[in-house]
Amino acid sequence: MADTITTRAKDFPEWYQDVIRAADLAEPAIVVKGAMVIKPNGYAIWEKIQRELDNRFKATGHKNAYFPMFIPESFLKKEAEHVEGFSPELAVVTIGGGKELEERYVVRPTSETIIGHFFNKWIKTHRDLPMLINQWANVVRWELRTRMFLRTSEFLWQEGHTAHATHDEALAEVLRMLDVYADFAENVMAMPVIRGEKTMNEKFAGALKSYCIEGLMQNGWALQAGTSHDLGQNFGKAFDVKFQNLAGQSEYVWQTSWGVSTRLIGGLIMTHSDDAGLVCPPKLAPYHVVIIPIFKTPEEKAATSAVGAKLAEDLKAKGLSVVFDDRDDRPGSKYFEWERKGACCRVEIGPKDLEKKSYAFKRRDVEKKEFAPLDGAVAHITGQMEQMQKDLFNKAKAFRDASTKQVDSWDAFKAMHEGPGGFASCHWCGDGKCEAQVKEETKVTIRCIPLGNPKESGACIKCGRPSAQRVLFARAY
RNA sequence: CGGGGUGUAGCGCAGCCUGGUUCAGCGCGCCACGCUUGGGACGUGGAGGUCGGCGGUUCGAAUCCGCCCACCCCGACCA
Repeated sequence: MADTITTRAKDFPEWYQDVIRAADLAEPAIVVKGAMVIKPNGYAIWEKIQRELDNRFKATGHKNAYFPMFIPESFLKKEAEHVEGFSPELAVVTIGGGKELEERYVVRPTSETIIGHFFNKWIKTHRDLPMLINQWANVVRWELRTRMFLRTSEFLWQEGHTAHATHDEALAEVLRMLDVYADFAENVMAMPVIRGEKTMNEKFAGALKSYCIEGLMQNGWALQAGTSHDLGQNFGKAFDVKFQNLAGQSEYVWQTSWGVSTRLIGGLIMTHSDDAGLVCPPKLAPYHVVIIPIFKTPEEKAATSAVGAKLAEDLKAKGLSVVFDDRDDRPGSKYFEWERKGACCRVEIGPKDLEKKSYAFKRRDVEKKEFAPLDGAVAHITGQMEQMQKDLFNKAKAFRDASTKQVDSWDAFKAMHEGPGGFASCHWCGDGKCEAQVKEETKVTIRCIPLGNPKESGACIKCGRPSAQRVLFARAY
């Protein structure tokens, strides 16, 4: 068959590529190395992600703004750790209008520095705080190795940037936005995530601390789905962002930044999809309902189409995305096509249904096809969409939970990651060298120290030294 | 950037070792018409390719040689 999809069991990365192609979500740009084209079906998902998140950002008091894509190279150099972290992956503009530039521009890999520059201008007193800004933008990081949605040289994201009068307040913001991400991931993407703190090795270059949400993909690898950073006063000092406090003294602001990207779409695919193609939770699906009339004669076509088109209108009125597919093709062929593309459910209306006043209903994530009365179809279908949203989350969570294991011996640790993968909850002494050694030997990294982690004494999985808590290890994208 | 793999029609591939009348082919998809339509129908006709690119060897290159490019996998780096 054309559009064949490799099975997950045979070759997971190949399957991932196949699903993207079969669902027509995106393709590698090729003419621009490491870049991708997000096609309409894929971009529709991104637009829904944007809408959902943007509503949540607005609800938490943030306002959107836009800063230049070109950043003076000197800005990057103002924060030592930041420049060190990003310099290998920068794209730099040296010529403009045919002339060598006086100062080179970097194409933004992230906007902490240029926003720091403007915060310096905008913030004068404690009355200007908190400053709560979000930007929807593209960023460029010159990656050596790319995978569609998960890592491309250019990608789309949002980056929140805030400034506060106290560290406590900034930290509260960091955790509040982490919660927004977690809520979005679980309730909209139906992707269960662990909230946690990054180790010093894994944190954002320039941050005091980084927090993250981590999901687990079907191949047992973790995916960092969102990050929220406590920047402390690092950028405040680098860009001299000061405010006058109540006592009349000048203080550096405390800043945060947080972001999610089009990588989420990769996470969505690897969380829910199956060997037949894309599976998408209703809250993000480009297509909710596909209605297919079944007929033999022109009279039957007219009759089933009339009922189908009417149902389509009724469902659209409920805010669902509906396709009425009366193309001249075999029904079975249509079924497979819409399954590949991740339509949440399918409705068939045939001559027998007209007699029985029924319709056939098939949910993308459920094996069995059922027949239901046409009366109340709208309520039934909208109800099923809500149920599907919950079922996908529960299924993913069951997988995640079953793939999360407490591991207390190095042999078991190695065996787990040579085998099925998953989250290994292990004791860790807290030494970054130990962490690096584990990574070198097994490619497994510490994904996070879960928030609210219970204290428990034990021995480090690698070196055996005393440990106060377990952390989550996994192979990661 | 190192190691491995792959580039031939939209997708999946054969042909390459042993250069030339099986060398521009196959399956699926696509277009037209007919017939069909409750899980990938069928028939007839048709469109579609600088064989990844450049250079070389040769009377002759998809095929041999060199260089380059892109994509995929594994590493280093990372949302």
